[in-house]
Amino acid sequence: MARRSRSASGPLGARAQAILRAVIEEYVVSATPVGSAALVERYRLGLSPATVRGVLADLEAAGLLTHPHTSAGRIPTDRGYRFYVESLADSTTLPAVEQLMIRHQFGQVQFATDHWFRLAATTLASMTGSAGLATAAKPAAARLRWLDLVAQNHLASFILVPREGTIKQGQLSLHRPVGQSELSRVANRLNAELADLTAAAIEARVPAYFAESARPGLDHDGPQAREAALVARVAERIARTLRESDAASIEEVYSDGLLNVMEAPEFAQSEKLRRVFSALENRAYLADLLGTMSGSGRIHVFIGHENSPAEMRDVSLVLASYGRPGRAVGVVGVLGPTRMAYSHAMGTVGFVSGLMNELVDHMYS
Amino acid sequence: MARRSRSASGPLGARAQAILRAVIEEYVVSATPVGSAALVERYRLGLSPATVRGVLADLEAAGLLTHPHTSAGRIPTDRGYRFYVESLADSTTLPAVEQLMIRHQFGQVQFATDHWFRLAATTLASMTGSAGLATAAKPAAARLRWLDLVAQNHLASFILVPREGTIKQGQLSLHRPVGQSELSRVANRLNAELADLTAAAIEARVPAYFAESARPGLDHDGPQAREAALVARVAERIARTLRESDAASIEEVYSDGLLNVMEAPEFAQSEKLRRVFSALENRAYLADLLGTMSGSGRIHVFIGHENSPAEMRDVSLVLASYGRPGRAVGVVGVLGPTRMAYSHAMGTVGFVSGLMNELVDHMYS
DNA sequence: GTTAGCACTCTCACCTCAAGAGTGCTAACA
DNA sequence: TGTTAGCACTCTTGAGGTGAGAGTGCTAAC
Repeated sequence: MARRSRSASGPLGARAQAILRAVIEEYVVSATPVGSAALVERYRLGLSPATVRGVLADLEAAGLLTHPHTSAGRIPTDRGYRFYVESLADSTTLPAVEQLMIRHQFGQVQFATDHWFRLAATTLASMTGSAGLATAAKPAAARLRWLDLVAQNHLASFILVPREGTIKQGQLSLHRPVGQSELSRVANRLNAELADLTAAAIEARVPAYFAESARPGLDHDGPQAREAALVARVAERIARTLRESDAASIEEVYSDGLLNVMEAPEFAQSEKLRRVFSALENRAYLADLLGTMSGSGRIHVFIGHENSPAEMRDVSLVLASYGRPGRAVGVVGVLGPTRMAYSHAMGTVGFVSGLMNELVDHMYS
Repeated sequence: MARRSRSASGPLGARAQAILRAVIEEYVVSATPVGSAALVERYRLGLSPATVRGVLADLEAAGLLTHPHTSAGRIPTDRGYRFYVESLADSTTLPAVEQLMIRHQFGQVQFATDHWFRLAATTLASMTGSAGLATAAKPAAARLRWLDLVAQNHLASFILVPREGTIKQGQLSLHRPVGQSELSRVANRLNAELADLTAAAIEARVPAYFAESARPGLDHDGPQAREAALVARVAERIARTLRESDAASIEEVYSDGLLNVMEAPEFAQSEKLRRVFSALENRAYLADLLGTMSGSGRIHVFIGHENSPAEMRDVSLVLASYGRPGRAVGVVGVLGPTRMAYSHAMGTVGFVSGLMNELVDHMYS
């Protein structure tokens, strides 16, 4: 038989909420189970330890707290944290001082766009003391901006600059030695004809290119036909590369401060963390999460067992997407033990995702 | 009084060397101090434990082995490992099977050059069970290949593709709104005039550009002068960006498998490793090492205390530089506990650095 | 020069035990 | 009726003690 709540007002009385909050905030800093005496001593509750004990028992019955063993204090459950995040956490706007600190850090690398993602991870890590995560903004459908081909005997190396997303560099094996002048002609032609086209649009044209190289009346071994065949092959490769970059759910996960999490007492020497790290390297997971996350701005918190992969059951994620849906989107966030300063983490993540929004606006304006 | 060596032949007899080798190879796999009995049992030495004990005592007197405590077996000292690496390690060419495995892994991403560095780190990690390290090839003096400018109201974003090294992306704040057509004119002109020039050569031309925008007889607020000023500013920025990329000692350190090292019993839950990791993030260290390392091909081994930074005294590095001196060079290697399978690590590092050489040859051919 | 034998040393795992922390319950109190 | 003091109880934690085991160094015999 569950003990009746001592509170008369609703499912969780104000006093119980205050005590839950005190337990969580105390546990977040102390990392040790918190007992009734410590609570009374440190948080002016105006109650005796015995009374607090009663409330703690209620909160435990409600599934918000738990007990490592009989004679230990209480620690929050994942549900307890969830309640805290939903109802008790302080305003999640970051204090102005910290906003300034972050803006300052970003100011240091003001114009080096390719470092922003890394910096986002680093900043989140240093501000929250947990691990910081960031993905580069993933474009919805990249369009070709510019193509460069460089001859290397039987190889051509290409650089493909899309209008959105990250630059691709690669090599193409040729069936015959090709000189730079021919390659430059090919690149010029394709730049002129394919500029601003998406992978799909380029794919649609590839058959025409192949047809050109095989059209009747052309000497199939002659220079014209061979160059036309080259054009077709390069176009095909561009399309494929763009397509891959569209498909690649997330190009890369930048992370920093994993060591911060390693140091948390709950993970000391445990190998739980190993699994977390390897799960993280699987970018598909973050990509999935990104898919489930609603429009940019909103902050999503995944606490402990709320994460579907078993490896992630011991950590919490505070994530926000950024970018423009339909153009390019990415994720920034924080990974830490479930014993996390959620309020501060949410504030920081929210602020950094705002900064990343500004960046994306600039990049794809 | 040091005990006289039992061997008559030279400073370290053949038998002592064989036993040292057995101790090291046993310790590398067992990670526990190895005693005389285990040695006799597992390595057909044709000697009794008592005799082996005598030799072990000699080796300890010579500073090649040590004793955690009286009743424990022997473990190699850093000097012991050094001797092993210099004199006892097997041929460092990698077995054909493993060569094939690595080639296969690289084949999977055959043409995505920007992934090679990461892949090198990953491969080294998985093949050696230690942490894999790789730096991108650092160009000696990058030359401009291509510049792209895109208008964004008061900002221009630029993409700078050097003939060597990595692509740079950034932004330039303008003093007035500039349209895309003007920016394209500027980019075309600079592409024509500055192609294949190094930072130094471009810097030399910048004053001329500025002079042009301020030349007498030109309306200083007119469109011509303003465009000339823009050309000058962009040229200056290109020079600076190229210069920075030349100066940046190492663009980035790719690493993988740090968790492998974390798992090594000698680092279980210790915070030594934390310091190692943070030292690694400081790219200057690897850059310094790169400076001290002789031409590509040769494999350099830094064992324990041979590393100058105190944090690195508990780990060993097996490194090789790759690339073409004067063109572009980088480092690949392995980091692990001093208790490392040096022979195998050296073989793997040597082979991977060879692969990276091939890559650089292709990229900068 | 090599080996068997043996005393010796040190670690490690295990046990016990007392101290301490914190609980839940009950009875008294406002 | 809610709050509090008191108290017995439980469980962890660290200190101290102990015996088994591993491995050495020495010595005397081969």
